[in-house]
Parts: sequence; structure tokens; C-alpha cells
Amino acid sequence: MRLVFAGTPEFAVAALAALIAAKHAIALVLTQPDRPAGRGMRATPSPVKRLAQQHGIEVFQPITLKTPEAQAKIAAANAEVMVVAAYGLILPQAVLDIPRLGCINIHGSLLPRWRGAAPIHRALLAGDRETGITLMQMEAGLDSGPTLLRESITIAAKDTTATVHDHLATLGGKLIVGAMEQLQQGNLAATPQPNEGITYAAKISKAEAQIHWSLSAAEIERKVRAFNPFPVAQTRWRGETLRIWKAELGDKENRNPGSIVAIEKDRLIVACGEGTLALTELQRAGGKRLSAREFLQGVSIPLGERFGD
RNA sequence: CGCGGGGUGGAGCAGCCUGGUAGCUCGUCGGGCUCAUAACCCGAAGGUCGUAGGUUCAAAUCCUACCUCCGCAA
Repeated sequence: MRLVFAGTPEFAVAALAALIAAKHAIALVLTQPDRPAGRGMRATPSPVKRLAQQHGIEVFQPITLKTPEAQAKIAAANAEVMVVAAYGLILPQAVLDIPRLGCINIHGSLLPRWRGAAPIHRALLAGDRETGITLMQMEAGLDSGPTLLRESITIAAKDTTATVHDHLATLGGKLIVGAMEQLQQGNLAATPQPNEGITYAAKISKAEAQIHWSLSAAEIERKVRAFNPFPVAQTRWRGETLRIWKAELGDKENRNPGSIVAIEKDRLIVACGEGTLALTELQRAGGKRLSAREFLQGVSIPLGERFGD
């Protein structure tokens, strides 16, 4: 099929790669403008842009899609359908109407649960046991369009946003290729989303990464997994930021939230509002990620020392 | 020129400000203790202190440049 692809981060790369592999004609790729990023704040192309360029596909990076110029550019691609995956820009109705078969979005949740920007993070934070990919026909509302295809996966106790993200990105690629096939055969049916069970996945803010030790160990443990690899759960320690990459639930004892109640060879046990959490991989400011064992070899920590503000 | 921290035996760190015999925790190797051990005791090997210059009688330590890792910010 002749199509336009719109996407920006790594999540969208798997889908674009799958469409390319399936020999679809990608007439144009839309992605966010190069943004200053990383140390040095150099303008950095998005992952999708890099992949598109590797395949010699034309890339278009408008700041907004509201202008007639941008819309004309998309219309000129003369695509039958537009595939959107974590693009990051609102598509106005005028754009949604351009492709003959409309716009299809690849969303990382089982809609209508977790509409919005950070569905994977929110699913992990909430302790969901399953999530998945939903392909939907886009309309003006936020992730509210009718469902075309969907497939669920289970979230295991050890899963992090990183692992679920990769899993879903791959699944999204597989589903979108299947959807294109069905679309060509004219048997891709749309089912309206139910009105029950709608939730919204707000963007993750940096402030949320801070650990509040008064919460239960279970909640904090979920935060550690949900915020891996970004933005990474963290706490304050001796005036510096300490990132917590991995942790396990400890025993049920409940002491002084935020204080270190035991130091084992490979684990640093911290009291929470309810239960304890065993930190197993951490990172000091300016340092590398270290196993708790390595971390403990470099510093001497007295029992009772506190984490947090 | 966005801001900032670090690169020291195999690992993680201290020492640098106030230049002058390189230290700690762990690992490795040998020995001992023990029914036994990832535990304990004794001993050993292993470092041109990121690279290149400079200052100095003397540089891990002060100065300059570069390489490289990381945090913030996006």
C-alpha cells in the first residue's frame, strides 16, 4: 500500500521497520523536528528519522500540522492510508481527512484503558497484570477512535517499562502489517470503544520519579519498575541524587520509613511506609549503575541512615 | 560554546584543596582453622594514578589541551 508514516521515538521505529520489511510504499515519513538533546544540547534527529533516512525515505518535520503548507505537503504524498505511532503532534481533522482510508494509530495499551501519552508507564505503575496494543481508526478525540485490531500481553512481576515497551513495539509492528493486509482485502472492521473503563495516561513528569518512602514497599517497587529505563526512580542521599534501578520486596516489618534497616551482601534494605524494600541496583550522581554489592564496597553506610528529603 | 561530577592494581571507592615512600572494602592466589562454608585467621601477587604537554629539586596531587564515562537539563 502507499502510505504516510508518522512517528518519533523508538516505539515507532519497530512499526516503520515492519512496514518497510513488508514492502509497503512509504511515500513520506513525518517526525518531530530535531531537538537539542543529550550533553552539549546538540540538535538530534529522532530514531524514526534515522531509520527513514537509512532507507532513503523522504522525511518531513513540521512544527505543527495546522498550517495549509504542512497539509498540502502531506496531501501531495497521495497516500491511501496514514499510520501513526507515538508521533507527538495533534492531527487536526483536516489532516485526518487527507488519506482515502484515514489514519490508523498504534497505541500501547488495551483501549479505552490508558488513553494518552504514557500508557506503558501508567500500566506498570498501576500494577496492571496485562496490557497490549490497540490499533484504531483515528478521530479528533484523544485516542478515542474505533478499534481495528488488538492483542494483549501479560505483564510479569519482573517486567519493567523497558521490557514491556520492547515487547509492545514489536507487537505493534506485527499488528500494523497484518492490518494493512486486511485493509487491502477490504475486511478490516472497526468496533467502537466501550464507554466503560476509560482511563487516561498522563505524561510522566520528572517530579514523579522521586520516591516517597512513606508509601508502601509494593507501590515503590512498582515505581522502580515503571520508571526503568526512564526517568528512573530516585531518592536523595547525602545531598546527592541516588537513582534506584532495581529493587525487591522485603519482609513485612514496618519501621522508620526511609531509614536503612539492614545491609546484606547484595542488598540494601530500606523501611517503607508499609513493609521494606531491598535495593539491588543503584547509581550515584556522576557514577555508573552499580549492583548493591559494588555500591556497598565503595561507601560505608551506618544502619539507620535515612534516604529522602 | 547549556550546567555539573568522574576516570587511581580485576571490581567499587579514598587520597588531590594544604605537592614529597599509593590506602580501604571486595575479588584472585597460597597457607591455616573448621564436620563444613559464600564464614574466620595469616600471607602474597597485581597500579608508568585516562592521554599528551607544562610548572617544580619532586606531580595521583598545581596549570593547559585532548580522549572517555556519567548526572542535570531537553
